[in-house]
Amino acid sequence: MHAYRSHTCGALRAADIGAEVRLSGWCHRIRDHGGVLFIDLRDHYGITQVVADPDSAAFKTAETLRAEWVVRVDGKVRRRPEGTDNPDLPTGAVEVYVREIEVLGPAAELPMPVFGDQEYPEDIRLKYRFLDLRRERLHRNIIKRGQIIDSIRRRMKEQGFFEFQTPILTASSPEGARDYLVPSRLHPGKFYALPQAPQQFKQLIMVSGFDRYFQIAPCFRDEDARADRSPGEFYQLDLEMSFVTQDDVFAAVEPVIRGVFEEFADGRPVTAKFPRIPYKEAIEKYGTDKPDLRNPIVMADVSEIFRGSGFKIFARILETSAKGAVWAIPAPRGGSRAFCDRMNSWAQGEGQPGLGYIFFAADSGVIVGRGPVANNLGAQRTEALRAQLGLSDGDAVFFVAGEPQAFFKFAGAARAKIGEELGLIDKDRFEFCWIVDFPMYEWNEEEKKIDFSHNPFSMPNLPPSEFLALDAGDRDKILSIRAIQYDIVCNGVELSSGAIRNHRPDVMKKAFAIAGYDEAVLEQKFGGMLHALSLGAPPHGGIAPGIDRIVMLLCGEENLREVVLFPMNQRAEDLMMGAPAEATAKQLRELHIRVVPPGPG
RNA sequence: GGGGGCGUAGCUCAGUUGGUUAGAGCGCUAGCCUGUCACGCUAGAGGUCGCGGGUUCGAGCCCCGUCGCUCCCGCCA
Repeated sequence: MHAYRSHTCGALRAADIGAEVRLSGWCHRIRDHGGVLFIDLRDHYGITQVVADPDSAAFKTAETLRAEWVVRVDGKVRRRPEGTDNPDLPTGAVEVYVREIEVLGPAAELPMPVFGDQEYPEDIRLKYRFLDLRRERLHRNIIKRGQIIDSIRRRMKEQGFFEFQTPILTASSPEGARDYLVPSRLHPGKFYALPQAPQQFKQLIMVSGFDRYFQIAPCFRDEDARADRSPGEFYQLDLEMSFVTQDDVFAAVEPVIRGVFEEFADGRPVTAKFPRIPYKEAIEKYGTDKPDLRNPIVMADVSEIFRGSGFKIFARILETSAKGAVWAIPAPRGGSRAFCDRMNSWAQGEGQPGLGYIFFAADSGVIVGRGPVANNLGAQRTEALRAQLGLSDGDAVFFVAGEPQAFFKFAGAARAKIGEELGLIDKDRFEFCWIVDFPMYEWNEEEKKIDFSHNPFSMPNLPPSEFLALDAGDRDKILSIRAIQYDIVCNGVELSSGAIRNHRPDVMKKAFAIAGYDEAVLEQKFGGMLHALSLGAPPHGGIAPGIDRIVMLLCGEENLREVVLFPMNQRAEDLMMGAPAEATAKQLRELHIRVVPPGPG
């Protein structure tokens, strides 16, 4: 017989009754009835009930066992007595009557119980991650993560993608996030950087003629964490394709993402065909470029109803500001003064002056608007508003006014809050969309100049000849240029962003010139890339969905830590391994590094 | 860098208006219990109320500072 086990703790069934077996695992739960003693023995595969009584040679040992001790037990499989089956366990028809117990790994008193689903503080969970990972929820999440990654790999390969490994020790890239630096021993004063993403490598792979690249790629960014943004490191499904348009990328990626979600959604519906929403439309309808489409609320511009109206606050905004607008946020079934006032208080808590509203109620068969806004607006305009928004008895509508540039974020937050409060969001579905047509540039009011809006290396959506002919004075035209850039958004979570890359050095130089970058600067910062593009670069593009976020959504988790095996805390510390840690004097000498601690103040 | 929340037993939490010796559940220790599966029952151990200072006759509670954790903003092409 094997030294540790003949079966796993999830294996035994009625068919095994009578067999002599050997199991190893953790003492999940022990119930000592004096004369009879039960041990729920747990391993990766499941739980099996082990029984001892005073007739058993192992009884004395069994009485000394404690929670989470690792033991080997030998015994005989037998049917549980009539009426004591446990239908909640796959092994619940049988139990192992123990003959011998060997303690393989005793456990001291636990800082955090494994049994049950009690919540525990993050620092304790992280310091004792190996205990937390024994618990069902995390254990299941981590397994699911692996299965999801397997599925992604298989689907990518089926589409003709090939997996590459790109360097981890590489050069710092001046764009984007803060880099993690690694000092060089051989080159005093010089540093490697960990890649923020394999962006340049994957483009070079296309220039190298490989056509379809993918990688489950580690990415490193020294930026502050969020619940949906791991500190330090995370994984992307990084992919790139040659000779493609935006449609080709969508056609390649969408089935992979949809397929993976359908496979792991446990029956929850997944968007059949991802709608494409232009950036501008997303801002206007949802107040964000990562809309949660499970929320049915669609905002609308109702400026014309308020222009010149008796509701002076809004009328004045429209009068004095050319860009001024009033947006409406419909709130189906939100038509009570209590709810509207609550939202108004919430808005004030968010630092807003308030959240104007009208709520509609039936009065002798006629639906009328109520509240201060309605009173000042007048019955006719209120009715026009109600008709435009399709609202009815028991509904409400909220308003934000000013310059959209300034208020759209708050409007989006209000839309989300209202949807949440009114229970309009069906949590048990996955609503996807593509966000497309991102603006290439934006106006920097503070510095009075044109800036890149998102990714400077995306291809502008303009024929090259037309783009190259642009004059710096064509400000309005320049600001209207859209980049061939796109995001996948699911349930309000930005899953990935990608682009058709700018593969033409002349167009890239022009693009940077428009944003005020001297060609020498471009040469200095991105000379290598520019050079490669000048020696025969195919048109190419790609995208990089975040693996951790995909897993988080599919596991129904709100925090990435719940789907990462050994995560760091918010301050980018690994409490279990004790990272980051000071280096020894010898290490620092070899690296030509002297530590200068931050001074007081 | 900024803002909010939290910090009481190993863990989860309660703790009234500032008032006697700071409580409960889980866990731990000991005892009882032959069919439980969150087993049950009895007893016990376990506390610098994050830390420092202040107000007060008296502080877990009020005030100031500080530290830790967390969520958010900045940041993240």
